[in-house]
Amino acid sequence: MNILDKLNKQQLEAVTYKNGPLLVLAGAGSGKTRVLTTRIAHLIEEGVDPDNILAITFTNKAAGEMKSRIYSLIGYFAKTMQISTFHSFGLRIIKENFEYLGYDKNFVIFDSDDSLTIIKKILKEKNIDTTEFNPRAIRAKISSLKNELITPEKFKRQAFNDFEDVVSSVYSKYEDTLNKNNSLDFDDLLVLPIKLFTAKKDILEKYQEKFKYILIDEYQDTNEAQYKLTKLLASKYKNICCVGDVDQAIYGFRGANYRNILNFEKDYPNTKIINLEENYRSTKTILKAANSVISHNVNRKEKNLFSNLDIGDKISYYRASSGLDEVNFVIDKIKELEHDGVSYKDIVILYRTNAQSRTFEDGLLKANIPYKIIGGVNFYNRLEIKNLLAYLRIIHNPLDDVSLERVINVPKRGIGSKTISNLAITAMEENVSLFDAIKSGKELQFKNLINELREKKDTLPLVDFIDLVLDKSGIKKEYESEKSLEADVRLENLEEFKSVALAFQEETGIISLEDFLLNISLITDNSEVKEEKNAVNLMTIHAVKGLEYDYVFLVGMEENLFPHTNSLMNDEEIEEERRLCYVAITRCKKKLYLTNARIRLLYGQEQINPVSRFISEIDDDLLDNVGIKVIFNDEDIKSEEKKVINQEEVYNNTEVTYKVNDFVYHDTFGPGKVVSVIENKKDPSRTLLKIAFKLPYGVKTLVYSHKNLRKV
DNA sequence: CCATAATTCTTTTTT
DNA sequence: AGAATTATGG
Repeated sequence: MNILDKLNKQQLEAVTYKNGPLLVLAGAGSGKTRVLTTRIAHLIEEGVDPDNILAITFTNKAAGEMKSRIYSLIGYFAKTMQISTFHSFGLRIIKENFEYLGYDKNFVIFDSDDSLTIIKKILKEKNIDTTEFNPRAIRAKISSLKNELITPEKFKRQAFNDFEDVVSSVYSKYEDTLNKNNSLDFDDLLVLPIKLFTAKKDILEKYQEKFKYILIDEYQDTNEAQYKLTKLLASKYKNICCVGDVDQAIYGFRGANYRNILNFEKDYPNTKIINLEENYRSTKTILKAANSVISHNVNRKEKNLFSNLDIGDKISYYRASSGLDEVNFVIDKIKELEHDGVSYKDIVILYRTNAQSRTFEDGLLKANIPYKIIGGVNFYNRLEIKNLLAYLRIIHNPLDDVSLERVINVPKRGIGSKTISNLAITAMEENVSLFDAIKSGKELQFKNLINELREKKDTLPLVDFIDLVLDKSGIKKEYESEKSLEADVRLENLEEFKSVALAFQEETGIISLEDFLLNISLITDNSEVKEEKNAVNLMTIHAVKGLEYDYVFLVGMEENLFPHTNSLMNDEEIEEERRLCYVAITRCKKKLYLTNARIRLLYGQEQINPVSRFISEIDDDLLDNVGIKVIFNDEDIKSEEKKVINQEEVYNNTEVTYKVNDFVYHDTFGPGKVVSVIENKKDPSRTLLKIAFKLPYGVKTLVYSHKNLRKV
């Protein structure tokens, strides 16, 4: 069977348009990944060497997905191809050219926690008050400067308030520190290749020759550095295919500029533009809801995304009385779905902030439902893992002061802050690393330990070496002797880390510490290492980008949470939140559930938030308000009554004498309670009420003026 | 130097 | 509420 058979007209065109700049504007669910993968397969069939193709995706997950799909199309060739994120691509360039960039080959990559540590230290040295100048804010600013390719020297000239002055001075010291430590941060993975390509034309040319065909996914989310890198590489052959959707631009906070996609034609004259507008993923109902939400954005181009699938189920909307109630609702529905034969892995719970995952995790755990959290508090961020990694790093890179300081007293060896500051003074005076400054005392024992381990690092397979480090350092013994539940968990995590190392070793055949360390710094969660298991997925909306699920629970649909408080002041940011909502809705194939809570515990305080504006932006007739459960008996009515205190939803149409939660009596159905009021603006006498009656009647929709109906 | 108590942040989204 | 940082006393 031909690989082109399954494509529609536009997809086919995008796949077969071989040379020159190509922009594919791909609406949600329009088969974007299929186009990219088939295009790559087709290029290879046409005789393009797989080594000449570069494909960039946004996440490791997406890269893996693409690889396996290409593999299923063309087999073997997929293995050698460069399909990666911008960051791992950048790392590859750096690895191949570290000597031109002034790094020693043992360089390591610092994560954002390490960056923060460095920044805090610099602030202390400079006697800058951290309550006035928040280290995190400084880190964020430095990161965005790097991504805008603004150097410390340049920023020094343009800083124009106190905060920026502080940032400016910290920034240059921060860069020096990274250099001294023979280390890079995440942003360097983009910045350094650009530096290299700009300074060394011959090296750039080499890569231009190598990557004659370039494909970039999620182009609307590229920032200045990524944009520049792309442009440098593509400028010679201009065989560049970018795919994106302005309505799905959700990384503005990270400096992404969706205008990159709008400016594509200007950057590359004679661009071919192809629109993909048929959605193959979602039911008509879901797509309608998504379209109606996104249409509220002012700053946007009208687009006609359509679906030929069924209308499907209505969207369930549940307004819970509390955060716990919300969790229980979701869990009940998951149980129902499972009972109906749905597998857990086809279900996802999406939230705006990572902090929301906890209550759902607790609930799922209690309900004995398997789940996995994608992203969030990262496996590699756990204390024991960070300490082990710091050991590995200092063994690998003697210049890494940050890691040394982290573990020189782990486990406790009686080396305190006084010793370390003395060491720092010596290091400064002699202009050497902390490691080299060690000459005596207990710290010398530590130095000897590291030296001893360093000698062995290339003589043992990775996993055995890690075992040796755990053993000799005393980390293992410490946890073992503690005999607490917490210590046991930590030991388990260390075992898990070893299995990650083993998997890496088996998959790549690589056993060197160096490659392992570099690789691991780009992995942001370990779920991709773990085997596929049938479990409910939990993640933020940002993390779900590019994925799809049959059943989607979008929770916490409240003002202040989603849209998030911090975005309310600014129209641009509200629009980004709305695009985020659009992304969330369009992940869903079959049935969407929206939930929120009247009262929720947030930051240790009870908070009452209004319903998210995004709910009201969805046509009412697409929503099935399952807000109030059918009332079975008088007990239930009383408990509902309690719930209703704090109820703020009053339909203030004076023509209508009923509002939600009014108790009513119907001559045939008996006592009931108003669940929702469906106003008819043109003809108020046709206003409808949804009323929950006792079983066996259930929820009925009635005209409010019906003679059999009265208020109690 | 270190264990514990007290106090002060922190909360958007991520490679 | 929980984590992280700082103060206190042994």
